[in-house]
Amino acid sequence: MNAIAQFKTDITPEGADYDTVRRVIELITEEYRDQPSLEAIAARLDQSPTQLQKTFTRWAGLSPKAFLQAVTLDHAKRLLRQENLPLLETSIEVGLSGPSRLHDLFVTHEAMSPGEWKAKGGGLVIRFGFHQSPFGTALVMATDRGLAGLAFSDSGDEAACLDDMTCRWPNAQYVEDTQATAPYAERIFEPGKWTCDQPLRVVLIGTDFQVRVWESLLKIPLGKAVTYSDIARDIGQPTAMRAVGAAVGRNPISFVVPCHRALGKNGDLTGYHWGLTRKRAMLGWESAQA
DNA sequence: GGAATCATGTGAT
DNA sequence: ATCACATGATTCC
Repeated sequence: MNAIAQFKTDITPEGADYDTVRRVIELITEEYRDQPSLEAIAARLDQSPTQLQKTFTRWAGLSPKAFLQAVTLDHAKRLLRQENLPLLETSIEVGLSGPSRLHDLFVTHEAMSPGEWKAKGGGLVIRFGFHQSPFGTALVMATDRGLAGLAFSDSGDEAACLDDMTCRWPNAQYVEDTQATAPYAERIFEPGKWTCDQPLRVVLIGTDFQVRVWESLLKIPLGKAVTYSDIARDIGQPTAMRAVGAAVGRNPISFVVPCHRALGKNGDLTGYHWGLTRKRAMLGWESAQA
């Protein structure tokens, strides 16, 4: 359980930014009806408005006000309505069998063989490292075949976060190697590097059903969203929306596999393994990239 | 409207 | 077998 619980926390030199942003988003979420002003927010956090403005903009690339707008419920609903789900049919033609180019990150993915999955990661060497990201400290995990895991934690939570991930493949061997994972982290959170000349390689480690769900998620384009039942329909089991929810929740490579783009039927933001606030943050951040 | 309730598929125990 | 789920639709107040 905590074979690795005693790792050092010196990997996060300046991780306070997301904590600030997180509190801002929480506050906005609770009171977005009132459209709180920048001054009001800053006062609540004991910060000067200008300082807060600066931090926020550097983080998200857009002002707190614009972000407030993006985070509002209406925005999520608009994402759903925008295009009346042509994404199912169109994306299937891209060809899902074998490694395929999907998603805005130009991910090529391959699933593990059933045998490898059964071994629960046995005989697999997984390197991991912590890096700063727009959404707090990111835990990046990779095998020699590609990116295998991506998780998030608030500062101080890193041990639990690592624990959460290692439990998924209990028999794998884990090596801390920040040098090896750094290129992945850099690539993922820098939209300018989302090009097709050097696709991001990911390894989907999960059951057959889970992999199908994750592949379906990969087809959701940037700035769009689908419901859980859309996904269920897409994988040919229209009544399995609940099972889909469970599978989405176990997606090991959050953000790269855009699980944050799965919404409730009516546009509500429903649960997220790493926290609803982070889900909101990701949707807002993406709307700023477009 | 909102709470309670059921139908529902997978995976873990 | 049984239970917990990042759901969704229906049925009651």
